[in-house]
Amino acid sequence: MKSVYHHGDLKNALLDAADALLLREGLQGFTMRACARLAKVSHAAPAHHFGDVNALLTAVAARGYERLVALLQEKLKSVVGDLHEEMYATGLAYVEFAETYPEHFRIMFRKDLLAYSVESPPTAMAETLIELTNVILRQRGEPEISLLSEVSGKGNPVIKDILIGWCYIHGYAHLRLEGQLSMIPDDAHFKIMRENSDRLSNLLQQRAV
Amino acid sequence: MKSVYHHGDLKNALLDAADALLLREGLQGFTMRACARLAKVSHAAPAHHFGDVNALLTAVAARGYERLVALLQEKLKSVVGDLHEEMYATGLAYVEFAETYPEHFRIMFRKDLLAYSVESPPTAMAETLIELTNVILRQRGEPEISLLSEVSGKGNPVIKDILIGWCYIHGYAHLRLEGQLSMIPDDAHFKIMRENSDRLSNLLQQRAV
DNA sequence: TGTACATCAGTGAACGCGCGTTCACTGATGTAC
DNA sequence: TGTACATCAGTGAACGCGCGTTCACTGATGTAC
Repeated sequence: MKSVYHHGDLKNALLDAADALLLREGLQGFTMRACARLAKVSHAAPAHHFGDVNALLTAVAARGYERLVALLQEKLKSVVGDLHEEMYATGLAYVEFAETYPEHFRIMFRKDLLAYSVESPPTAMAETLIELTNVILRQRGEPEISLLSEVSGKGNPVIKDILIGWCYIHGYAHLRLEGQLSMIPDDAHFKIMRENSDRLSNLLQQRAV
Repeated sequence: MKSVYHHGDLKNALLDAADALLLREGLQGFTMRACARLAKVSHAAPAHHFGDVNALLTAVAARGYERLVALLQEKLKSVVGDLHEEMYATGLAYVEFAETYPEHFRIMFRKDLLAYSVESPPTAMAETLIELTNVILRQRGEPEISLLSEVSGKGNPVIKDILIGWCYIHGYAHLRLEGQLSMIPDDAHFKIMRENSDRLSNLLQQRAV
């Protein structure tokens, strides 16, 4: 495993380097050459694995979605079926992810930067949203869904409920990440999250008209 | 006003050029030299007005906040005092701004990029939030506020209400801008915005416990 | 098991590019008297 | 009103930098026979 000419798993090593670089320097210093340096290969090596910097960034964003979804599912698994707790857990996971991987969070939601082949990361996100949707539907005794698209047309109005939860949580996490909620003292955030999450959960238990 | 050596108002001309450049090329192509080219001055001229590219970008973001707030106030003035309508108008203005100036919207909420002297743009934003807060407070017959900070500590719980509205709207606009809501058909958006805005307004009319 | 050869993965030098920055300059404007 | 001079705003050449990309190469791996 010592000095090898062929790295063995440069692709993953580059992704790890890209993660680290993004955490350390942000998007500004994110270049192919910097990633190569961090992975200790020559600057031309990454081209064998990623066509350009956007392809690398897209792969990094995809791993970001996987992490976010994994974190969500970890926090959800102990409270499954309880809408109030699922909502709160989702908020916590979202905020925690944004705090841990701020630059990943920013990039994941920048469609102009990313070159998804067939929009794969949104799919990862969608699976979690479907889970949450089904929690609501189960509580109401309505049939569950397996695709978000089933729900987005004129069919099922539960999409409106999902948007209330998701948009609130996403907006909260985003505004907090970008310092727009700095007038709120740190110790007040958990209380606010808990309380608003409960109020919204109450709202979502009633079917939209 | 023809061929002048001294431009007269290069500072504003640079800001206009920066706006146009941001709309046309996005942040990627946003450089001092590109702004100078667009303003038809030599590439070293902007240094007399803006120390570096971040200072210019910060000024552009500040103008973005002014535009957002102006749009908000324009849409609010005809529905003043009606919480449901103010909420809906705020959502519309937010979404419209994000659609019209997508790259401005992105930049305005990236604290890592901007070098605010004493956080001036958040102040502009705060004034609108204060207006909205007072609508809620008036409806409840409670005393109005003049600073968001009055409300963020343990004092007034109305901050929680404001966050429900703001985070929802912000999250909605952001997710929509970044293509995360593409499963929703375009013609469904207004209906969803109206309906959710009404549901949240109903919620906000009740004081948080 | 051995050998020959194709393919793959990484190297390192070279290139052209646009960037920010510096610098001596020049032309216009404002001010003092 | 005129003149002299300081200050200000913009010019254009030059610089060093790191970037992406290309290219001939080299060493390792996999495969056919």
